[in-house]
Amino acid sequence: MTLNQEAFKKILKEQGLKVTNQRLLVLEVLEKHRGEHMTAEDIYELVKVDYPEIGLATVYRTVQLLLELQLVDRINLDDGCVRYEIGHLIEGGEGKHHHHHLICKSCGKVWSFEDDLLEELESYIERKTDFHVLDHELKFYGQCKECAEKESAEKRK
Amino acid sequence: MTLNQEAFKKILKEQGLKVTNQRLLVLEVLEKHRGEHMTAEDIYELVKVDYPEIGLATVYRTVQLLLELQLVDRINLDDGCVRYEIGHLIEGGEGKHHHHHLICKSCGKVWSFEDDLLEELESYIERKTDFHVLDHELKFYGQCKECAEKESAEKRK
DNA sequence: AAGTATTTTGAGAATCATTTTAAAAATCCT
DNA sequence: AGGATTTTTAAAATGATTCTCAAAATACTT
Repeated sequence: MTLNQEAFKKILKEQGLKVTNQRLLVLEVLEKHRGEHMTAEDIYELVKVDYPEIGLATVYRTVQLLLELQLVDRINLDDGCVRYEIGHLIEGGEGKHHHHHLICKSCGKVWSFEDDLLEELESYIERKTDFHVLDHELKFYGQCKECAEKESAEKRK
Repeated sequence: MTLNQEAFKKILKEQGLKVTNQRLLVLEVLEKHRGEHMTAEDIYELVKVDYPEIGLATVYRTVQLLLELQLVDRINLDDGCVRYEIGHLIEGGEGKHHHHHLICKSCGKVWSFEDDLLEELESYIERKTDFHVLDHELKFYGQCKECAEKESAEKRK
């Protein structure tokens, strides 16, 4: 945790940005909730516990900043608000680590699927089109085990 | 065009829904702009040409209905508004026809890539996880030919 | 440590896509 | 055509996100 915090401070300084409590706390909350998909409001509520004077606008600004610094990923689950999660790269090390999202149509829960496996499709697209692919976002919609079981229990009645 | 309109009327009747000018016109506009990615506002402006009394709320409702009837696809380009395009299935025939989107990070234009090629990844996910995949959405972000050329011309200066 | 330029913040207002409301109009069944 | 039901319109409401601007914090300089 502290390691990352020091790294973050360094990054901020390198960019000529100021180190503030708000920025440190937003990153900390995101780190503590690694793997979750948090709205600005979610983050706001959690930061407020330790630092009640923070404003929601600051959370929006910070999360935007973290996105530009590529420390967080943004996902849109089409439920009306954008979500953020701490980047997978911050811990691991070297290159960008992609993952996909599995979204349950019944309960709305979200899982990550760590294998990427799109390199082949990307290079196929580069061969077939004039488009240079830099990044991708893949969402799978379906049904989780729990909901599938609930549904079949429902039917058996 | 008329063929589809008759089919659409039939679908509406089957669902106990009423056939209205507004519904027919929204579908017609989407059909005439096949392959484009239109916002509710875009559709509204085009329907208004022939039918100025239409309200924006009706366009939102109709597009929602068309989505439920699986006659249109929804895409979110993360530019603040949801977009719709006429479904690829309505013309072709049988099964659901997937396609991906190529989004230029420089100019924002969007292209469709018709090959799907995700069956393998889907079945891999089904094997590896407890999640039953029903659908997916894949967006590629990158740079189109035009923007790549502009950029290298820029650099040459 | 104080002074100062610059950035950041908080609170509230503003924005903008989308949804809701309620009364009026259109559809469709007989 | 008559009447039950659905749909529409226009305007108001909503809700996430962004903007504004004065006040506070940060970081650099001496």
